[in-house]
Amino acid sequence: MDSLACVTVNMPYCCGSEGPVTQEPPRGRAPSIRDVARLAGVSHQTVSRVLNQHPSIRPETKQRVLDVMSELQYKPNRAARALVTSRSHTLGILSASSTQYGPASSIAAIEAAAREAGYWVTTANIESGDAGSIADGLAHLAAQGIEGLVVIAPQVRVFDTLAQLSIDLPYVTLQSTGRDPGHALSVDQIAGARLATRHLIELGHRNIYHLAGPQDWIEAEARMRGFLDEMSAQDVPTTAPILGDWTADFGYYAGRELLTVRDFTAIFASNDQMALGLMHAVRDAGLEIPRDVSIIGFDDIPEAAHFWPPLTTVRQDFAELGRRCVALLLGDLEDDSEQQDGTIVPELLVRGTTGVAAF
Amino acid sequence: MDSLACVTVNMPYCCGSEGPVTQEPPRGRAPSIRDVARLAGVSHQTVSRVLNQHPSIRPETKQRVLDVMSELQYKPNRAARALVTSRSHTLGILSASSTQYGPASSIAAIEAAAREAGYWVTTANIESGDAGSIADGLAHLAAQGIEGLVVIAPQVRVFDTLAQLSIDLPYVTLQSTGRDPGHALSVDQIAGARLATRHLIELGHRNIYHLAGPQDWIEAEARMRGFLDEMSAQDVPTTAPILGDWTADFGYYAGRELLTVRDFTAIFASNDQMALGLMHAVRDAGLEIPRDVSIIGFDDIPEAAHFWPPLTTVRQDFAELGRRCVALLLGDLEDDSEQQDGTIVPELLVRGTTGVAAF
DNA sequence: CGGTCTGATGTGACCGTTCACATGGCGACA
DNA sequence: TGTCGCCATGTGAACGGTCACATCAGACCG
Repeated sequence: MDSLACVTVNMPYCCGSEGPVTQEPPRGRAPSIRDVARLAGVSHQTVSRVLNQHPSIRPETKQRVLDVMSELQYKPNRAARALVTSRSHTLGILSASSTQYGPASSIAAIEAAAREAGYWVTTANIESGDAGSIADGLAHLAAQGIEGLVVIAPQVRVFDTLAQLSIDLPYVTLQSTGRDPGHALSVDQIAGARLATRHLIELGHRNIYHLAGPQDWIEAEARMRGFLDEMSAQDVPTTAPILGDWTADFGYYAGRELLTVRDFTAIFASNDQMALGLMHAVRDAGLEIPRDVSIIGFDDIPEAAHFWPPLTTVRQDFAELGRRCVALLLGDLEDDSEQQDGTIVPELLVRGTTGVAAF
Repeated sequence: MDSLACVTVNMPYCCGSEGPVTQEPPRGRAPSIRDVARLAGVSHQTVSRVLNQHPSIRPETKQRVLDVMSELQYKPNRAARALVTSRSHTLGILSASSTQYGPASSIAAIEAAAREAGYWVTTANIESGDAGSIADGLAHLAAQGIEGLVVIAPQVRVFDTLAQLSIDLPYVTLQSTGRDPGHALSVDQIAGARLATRHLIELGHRNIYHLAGPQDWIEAEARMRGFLDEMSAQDVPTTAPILGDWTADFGYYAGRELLTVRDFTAIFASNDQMALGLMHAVRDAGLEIPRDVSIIGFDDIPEAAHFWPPLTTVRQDFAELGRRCVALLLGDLEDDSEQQDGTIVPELLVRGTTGVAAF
């Protein structure tokens, strides 16, 4: 197991005819459907039929073909198939913040679901949400010939850019706002946010801030709406949410800012990272969590349970989300069936960062 | 900006000829090189030459072709090109733990670098490191026709599986052990681990544990080696490292286990997540960090600075790593130039979890 | 027992590129 | 002034699949 850091055992071009090789395999290229056909004594079309599980093939013929295939290590050529069918069987993901737990989990789940369904996935990560880099990413994906697009990014802008580039694509986002009932998939972000907010209110908090995500992310907007809805449903006066950028760093600086006034007893952060930053700021100010300030996050990243104190948060099932997302897209693409919908219900996890209001 | 959760503005097949459309665009399919050629009054081959920046084309001809292209919104068909050149311009990433910060960052960086170079990237995420799922992922990537493979996973097993499936591919891993000087790219993981270890020793610690990663990950092995090297270089007696799985949960349980005996004053964890779990366990035991126990991590995930106390760790530049990785692979693929090598030096970040040995 | 249907297979074209080679024009050089 | 070579361009054949259609047995039916 030494030094296998870079192995480069190239195959094509080289080859050469050494040893008592039978003449069958053509020189440089991989075996094709016709090579298989020749060896199996059938026509190339019959081989194709085997490949596509055509019903009318005699079992023995089929077997013979299959045997030759495995003997030759035949692998169908994706490009050739894509060329004639004009289907790439590839989905694209446009993702921002893909290093964060949420997006990363979704990507993994999407990839898994797509693979299951026989699709490939290519990603384009954009660092900033600016129009230029969105356009770049989108153009890259479009050039690849994707059949559908999943967006994990500031969706409003992506949508605009899509239109601007006049790219027409089946398009799905991970989140919905809850409207658009027929079509949209939904972790009910709003419900999750209401859960979090209600929890704080039930603990007696009245002065609650919301540290939101960037507003062109649909989930950020939905969580904010959930917060506002619950606050007004419970007749608690609200202050304007603070718009963050999902990072712990931002949470930290926002927290410092907020603490100069300290007119609150609880904060609901729109994701766990920002919550962590807030916790840091609170401690820096010499305050104790949850005695002086309660904090609640959103997502339940795997680290959240190990924060100090362990973070109260709302669990979201990213994996399920990714799966449904692909199902939706594929249902659209192949329209073989109605996708069952139904909402993924997020779950409140009460841990150590929320407590009864100081007063 | 309502309900854009799922927009499905399909294009092909439909079309239809309404309005005063000129007859040029063929019905269902996208414009091809020949459509462009016809409109520009040249042969298809000339269009192809424009596409491939062939030198011998009269500027005016070229311009004419380009004009027609943009007028028709011509996009080259990747499948057709791939078919004839037998180059997919696609790289594959086989990744485990892709929801964690390190792998996720590397993937993003690889994608960016590949895109820069005109390559696409497809990923296959494996959940468990078992042979079956590795084989699945690999087969999937192979069927896609990737030209090169990047592995962010238990590399030993991947390598075996690769051989077993008799897949021959240019192959690069993110880490090297430092041997194999000509070819390998290296964050010097060993140096980083030595840095961390030395830091603890200099603080007076003598009883130091190492919580390592899974040993079939090269980086885990390298960090462990660095730890052992430094310990023996400084004549500090060592205990056998504990083999973990990269997760905070594991760190927590390992910590609890360790603390039943408590024959140490410091722990070097092979990544930040495990360090976080350890911190949790230490606090659970009623001990204080760093007064009673010093902890150091590895990676510098963005949250590390906001842990309590902020985590001392070793920063690793995943992005640079990803870039170099692609450069290496592409250098191999296109062999246009010698890649400059040189080592990425990791950096020690002393924050709040390490202190002078209790004694 | 002829006709029709269906099952199993073959034939040839076609998808949109690039490649190898051919062609014609024009300047340079002997 | 013939010819050599290069430049700009064109022609036709791949590439490896799938699709539409043709073919040829038998089975079934009246």
